[in-house]
This record gives sequence, structure tokens and C-alpha cells, in this order.
Amino acid sequence: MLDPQLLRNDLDAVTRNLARRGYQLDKQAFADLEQQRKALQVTTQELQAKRNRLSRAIGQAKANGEDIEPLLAEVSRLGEQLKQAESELHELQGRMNDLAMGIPNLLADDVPDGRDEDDNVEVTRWGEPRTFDFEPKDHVDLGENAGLDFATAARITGSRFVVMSGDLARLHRALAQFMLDLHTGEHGYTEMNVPFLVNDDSLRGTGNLPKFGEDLFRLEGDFGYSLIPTAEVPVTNIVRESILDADDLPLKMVAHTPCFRSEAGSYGRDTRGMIRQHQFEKVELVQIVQPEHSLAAHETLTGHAETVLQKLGLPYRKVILCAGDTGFSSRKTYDLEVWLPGQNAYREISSCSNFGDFQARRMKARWRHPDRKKPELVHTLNGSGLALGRTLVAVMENYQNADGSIDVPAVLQPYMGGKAIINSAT
RNA sequence: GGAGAGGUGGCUGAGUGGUCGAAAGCACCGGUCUUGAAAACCGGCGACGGUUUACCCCGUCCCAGGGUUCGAAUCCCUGCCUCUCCGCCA
Repeated sequence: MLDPQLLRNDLDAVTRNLARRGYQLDKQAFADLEQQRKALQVTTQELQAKRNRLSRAIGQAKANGEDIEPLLAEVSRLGEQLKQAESELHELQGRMNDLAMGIPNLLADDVPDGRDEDDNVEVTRWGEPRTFDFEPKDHVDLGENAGLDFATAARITGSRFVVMSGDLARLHRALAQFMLDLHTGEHGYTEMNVPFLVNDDSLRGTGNLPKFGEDLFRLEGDFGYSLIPTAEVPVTNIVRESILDADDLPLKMVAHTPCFRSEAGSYGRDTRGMIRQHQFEKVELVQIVQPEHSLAAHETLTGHAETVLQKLGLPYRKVILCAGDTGFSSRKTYDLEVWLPGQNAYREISSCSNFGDFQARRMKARWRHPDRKKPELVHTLNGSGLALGRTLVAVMENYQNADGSIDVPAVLQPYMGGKAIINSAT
């Protein structure tokens, strides 16, 4: 949510910034609502003040044994009027809140202009895509008889699921272990294990609701819960409705969770293989920081995700998302795109965002500045470190041999019982 | 699933219809004292919103949402959560 003061006092600047995303804020409608709100709130509060005064007078008169009938008569006339004003105000505030909850975050100044992913700007590139002396396969072909089974998953559940088995299942697990150990051991994150089902307040807090409900899997029945689309939701909401001390910050948390996405609206995209699944796993980095540190934290957090790729020896590039491609809640986002020989392209494997105070305001997540009295909003950030399914794909495709076997990257071998190669015919 | 108890400020915890936004303690902040610190003493100390240059003032908030009443932390209803006992269960 944006700062309501900013919406009132600098509506033009807000509108201009949002327009960069292609979001059109109806300035006039908002200004009209705001004017109504102001008038209605003032009269309502005046009525309330009068009611309170008279009620106190009744209490005193009663205590003194005086006649309270005249006072009762006066206050009874207020009742209907007040009830009316209160419910109108309530309704109006609800409408304004709904409107505010649907407005995306303001973009950081250095976010480049652009409409969609084609306008994202490359920042850096790491590693050289390997040149093969044979025609490299993609992970689907490589996994065909080696432990990636899409047909069985389709029978068990449906499309966009996979069954992994044997060494590939273990490699997938090894990746998770490796990433968790790296982030906890070298990057200073605390490992968290969190619920995979969340309530609507949490989803509103991170910005998945009210606008993106169709992307979620929602439970039927009495529980109004949804499957998490990312660990960002439960982990960030750890600080919802709390006031943190300055020395609690920064909070750096890492969690390995499954992620569930309906992928509504992406029918026909990436239908082959493991790139876009309804269920995948991810190691997620989340930071809760003091506002003045979020810019720097965004860079280091992205660096932590990059370190995973570097240690795995996977070529990648880092891009900054353009205005039109930056997510609803984000001020600024870097994507890491890993090289996939099977697609002959760089594909997203991590997304690292700075949300500023946008999520914090929705969550009422605050901290106390040691020199200032009032609680202030924290800043939140997160990034994939990394998406496991896609990392498995990247390892398979980048480390494949002509005979279809796959070398195990050195850093993963300890997690594979020392195995240096899998899917070997011999 | 059954029975019972309870959810009050950063924390503990009093408060069962009328100046209660709420006693007290802890924590925290300022001051006195001290070479310094501690202790002691004095004072301050909730959040959000409206109005305002500011002070003031006003409103809302005692889990959430409804209701009763001139007036609700206090009474009623619904939901959520916590604890205890029993049952069941990985």
C-alpha cells in the first residue's frame, strides 16, 4: 500500500510514477472520494464528540440525583443521525481502502522504462556458455529414462507436475541442502521452517491479494487457506503486526518450501518440461531491514543468489526489470537468468526485489528508531536463492555429456554421497 | 470430537455499565545524586486517524466483526486464537 499522505498531497507525482508501469490511476475519482471522506469524517467526529459530552453529563447528573430526562431527550435525537453518518463513513473508508489495496508500488527512479520483458536491461553477465562438440539435449530428453517422469505425474495429478526418482531426486534434494547450508553458513541467514498454507491476511500483506487471487490454489471448505505461491508469503508475514527493536534488524531468513501456482494466464507457455510447474520448490531469502539500508540490502541479497550460481558454475546474467515488467509490490527487481543449453537461452531462475515500505504498510510491520519516539515502517526484500526445479534443469543441461550422463558439480558431490556422475550407462 | 478457562499498552497484570485510554510492576527515556556505573529518588512514557505552522483540541482502538444502551474493556451473538482435562491421531 502507498502512503495515504502521499496520495493526498502529491497525487500528480504518484500518478506519473504509476503511469510508467502502464497503471492508470483515476485521479479525479480518487480526489472526489478523498473530499467526501474529509467532510464526512469531520461531521461524524463532531457528532461523536457531542454524544460523548452528553453521555458524560447524564452520568454526572445521575450521580448528583438530578433529573436526566431533558438530557436524554437531547441525546436521543443524535442517535439516528450518528448511526447514519458512521455507517456512511465506514462504507466510504472501505471503498477507499479497496482502491488503495489495488494500487501497485511506486517504482524506484533507476528502474528503466519499458512495457514488458523484452525491455528489461542486462546489468551483468557471468560465465561463458559452454560450447558442445555434440548436440546438447534439453532436460526432458536427458531425464527420459533417468528419473524425470511427466507422464506418471500427469496420471497421478495432471499436467505441470513431475515425478523425480533416483539420482535426480537426490540431486534435487542436494541442491536444496547446498543452498541452505550456503546461506546459513556464509551469508548469515537463519533457516526457517514455515506453514505451506496461509490465510488471506498474510496474502494481503505481501500483495498477492486482493488482485492476484486467480494465481493461487485455494482450499475448499471451512478453512479459508491458500497454498503458498512462494515462501515469501509466510516468511515475510512473520513480522506482520509487530514492532521490532532496532537491534532485531536486519532480520535475514531463508526457507526451503514448495510453491504452488495455478499458472492461470500462462496456458501454452513453457508446457514442455519442468520450467513452469504447478508445484515446485524454492529456497527463498527474505530480509527485514531498516529503511535506510534497503537499497544496499537489495544488492547484497541479489549477490547471495548469484553466489549459488557461481558456486555451481552455471553461466547467468543479471537483468533489471523494466517499469512494465516489475511486479505489483516491488519498487525494483533484479532477475537472474541462467543459461540453458537445451533452450539456447537465458531463463529466469531468481527474482530479487526491494519492496520498500509497501508490504510493511499492508502488514503493519514496524520498528523503533532509537532516537525517535514513533514506530516507523520497516523495509522488506526477498529473492529466490534459488528456484530448485529450474536449477536442476540448469545443472542437467549444462553438465551433460554426449552419452546422456550428467557430471555432478563439485560443490554438490558431498551431498550425493561422493558421486561425480549420474545417469551413466556404465 | 467432548468439557472447562481465558484473550487488556513493548512485557507482566488489575479493572464487570458512567471523566477508563485504562491501576500497579517491569522495560524504556529524561533529570537529581555519583569520578563513572549501579542503586535510590523525581518526572515522562500506547497506537492510529482528523484538525493544525505548532501547541492544543477532537475521534477511534482493551483479539476481530456485529448487537443492546443516552453511555460498553465491562452485557449479548458470531468468528479467530491460547491454555487445561478427556478422546482420537502422524
